[in-house]
Amino acid sequence: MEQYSKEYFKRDMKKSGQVTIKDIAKELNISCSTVSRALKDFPGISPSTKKAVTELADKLNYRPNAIALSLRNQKTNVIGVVIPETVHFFFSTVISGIEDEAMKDGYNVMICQSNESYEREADCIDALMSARVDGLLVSISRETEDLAHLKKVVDEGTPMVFFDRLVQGMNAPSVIVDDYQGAYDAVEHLIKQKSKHIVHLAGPDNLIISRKRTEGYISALEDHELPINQENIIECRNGTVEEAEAALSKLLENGHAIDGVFANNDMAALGALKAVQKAQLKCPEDIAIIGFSNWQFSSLVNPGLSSVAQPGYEMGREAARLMLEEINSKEKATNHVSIFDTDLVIRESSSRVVELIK
Amino acid sequence: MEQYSKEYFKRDMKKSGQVTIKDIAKELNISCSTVSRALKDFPGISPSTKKAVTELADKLNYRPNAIALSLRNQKTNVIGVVIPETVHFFFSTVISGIEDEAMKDGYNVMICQSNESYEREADCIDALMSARVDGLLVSISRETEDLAHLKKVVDEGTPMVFFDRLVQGMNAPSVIVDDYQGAYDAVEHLIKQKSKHIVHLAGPDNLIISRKRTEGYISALEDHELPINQENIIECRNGTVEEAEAALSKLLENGHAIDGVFANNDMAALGALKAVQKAQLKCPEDIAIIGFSNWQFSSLVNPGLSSVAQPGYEMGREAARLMLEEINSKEKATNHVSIFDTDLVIRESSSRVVELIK
DNA sequence: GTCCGGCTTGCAAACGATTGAAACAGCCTA
DNA sequence: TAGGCTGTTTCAATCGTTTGCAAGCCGGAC
Repeated sequence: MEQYSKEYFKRDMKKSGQVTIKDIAKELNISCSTVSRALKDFPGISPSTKKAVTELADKLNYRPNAIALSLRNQKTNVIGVVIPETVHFFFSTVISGIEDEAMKDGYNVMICQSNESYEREADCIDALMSARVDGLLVSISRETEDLAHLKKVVDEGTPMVFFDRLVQGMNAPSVIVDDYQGAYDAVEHLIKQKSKHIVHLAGPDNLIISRKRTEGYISALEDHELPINQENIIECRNGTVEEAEAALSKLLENGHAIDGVFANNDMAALGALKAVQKAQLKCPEDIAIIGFSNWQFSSLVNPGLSSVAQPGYEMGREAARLMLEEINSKEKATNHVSIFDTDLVIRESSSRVVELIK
Repeated sequence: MEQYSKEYFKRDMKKSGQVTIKDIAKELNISCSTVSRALKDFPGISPSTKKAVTELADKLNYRPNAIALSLRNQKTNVIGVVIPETVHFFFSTVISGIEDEAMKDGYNVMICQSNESYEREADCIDALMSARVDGLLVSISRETEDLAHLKKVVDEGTPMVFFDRLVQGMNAPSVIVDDYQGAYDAVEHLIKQKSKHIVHLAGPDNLIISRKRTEGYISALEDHELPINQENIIECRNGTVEEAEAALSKLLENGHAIDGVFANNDMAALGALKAVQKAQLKCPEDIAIIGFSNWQFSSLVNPGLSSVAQPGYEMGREAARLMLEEINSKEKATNHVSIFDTDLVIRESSSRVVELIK
């Protein structure tokens, strides 16, 4: 019977699978309940039985079946995460934060990407709800305007926490950065660098973060008594390099007087940089540029791109922490909002007055 | 009883949770078995019962409990993924590929990051195995040398597929790129650009991909009858900008004649670029540089960084596909290796002979 | 009137673990 | 010798779903 190799039997084991409480019980000629209680240090088990059980469990490498526990406890110990895209540097740092915090408490994380599509977002949430996750961490897609799919989940009693992209009217905690203040700081910085005609490459209008950043831009101009020109606010919906480059190029070709750019994200800022260079202008001398999010590449391009940094990792941890609180509390959902401060990271692209930072 | 708000009852629903087959059965005064069969279009159910059941199920928004199904079928429909870091552009594209392919077949994806640490990798695998995933997609950490933790999983009968980072002696399918050929192409390209003294910033030696790339580098030199100088091969274990910059700077300061750099990854290539600029040399005129992986930022820096692109998204899909095959087949694990071709992306950092690509 | 066959439906066990309640053994006391 | 107590163990139900087998009902045939 040589042809029955080791692998053959291994494959066969797949069916029987892991060791269960039943196996231990049978082996020791006792009942499942006794085994269960012995393993959990329940009172009323004789020391000898307890010893026999724990030793055999060790020997057989017994692991409780999480699925069976989930079914009994109506709790999967899994947190679902819905995120626009993992390729975004910011979001990938958030994921790390969520994962670290969740793992610490014995939770696993199930991640779905909406790819910034409303439909896909709804599908993701559906899939996660089918998997019976204990809670949902959500950053809505750029397209999402109707919140019915989220409301349904909350109404069913599943805890939900939002991060980065705030939503309104959703009785659920959120973790965000102070987008208004971040934008304000960025624009004020440009003004201090002697910029007077500052263009704002804005984000999609249905995201609250975009609107907040635009508000910060406007307030900073007002506070420094600079005129607000609606033509200087351009919506760059997709936040791509190309889109921003085209938008700014058009402005420059039309002879618009510009000496500063505040972009809603770093991709757009980079597009602006390309437009400036294409127009034979210099950054920061002619036009100073600052972005938002402090992507990985921002320190790597030339000139280094100034940006408003968001503490992604910490935000992820906080979001997970709030979620665990929601899960463990019997109270009704809070409306708590955790607001993180942004951090102005100044590099060459906006350094005109002080000497260049190396 | 005004104080019992809507929220109060919502919270209370959490306990009872979703609609079950039992609820439908009770409502219609029939047994669970009948409901189950009616919903699954089993033969032997009268049309009238079937209609009543499906209609009520629709009305109550019934969804089968995935946990209960998992327990019964000994199958969770979840695939575990262990990845070094999501912030790596390449890995985040792989994740997208895995997710798309898995979702199509009704699988969910559970992702854990090893953060390039052996210990954390073992923890991740432990957590995923506890969650009873149906299979494991793994890209080992930079630190991993001992494969015992992986062997144990395979021996227990859980399918495993490796991607990007090949391992040896592990009876499991893999999805990789042709690192040897990619490296060969890159170095040959440098040679055609008249580089004669090419430094190789190598990856950690315990990763097969690093060794393959080094082999490709050596073969290309040999085939073009250039001398192989061991001093020109420098291991950059961490693959960071700083590490590579320091390494190359040291070489340049020592008066080493260098006119080309082939880096094991784009971060290292960027470090090389910084070292070149710091030494007041020009890239590509004095030293041509090419990296590996074609990170997002590679097209964005100045000069644009040439690189060897890997089809991450496609690799992810293929890995998921192989995994689904493994899960669905009763055969013993195959040793199939899917090899993807790399794509040489030439940008300014290595364009000396032909005119610069815009 | 009885029996057979077909069409529906229900019972009960199973997946693995937990837990309140019941049962059992052994020992002491009245 | 019965009653009670303590210490240990088992029973049975539960979570939600599936499924082999048995059972019920009804009509037709003999």
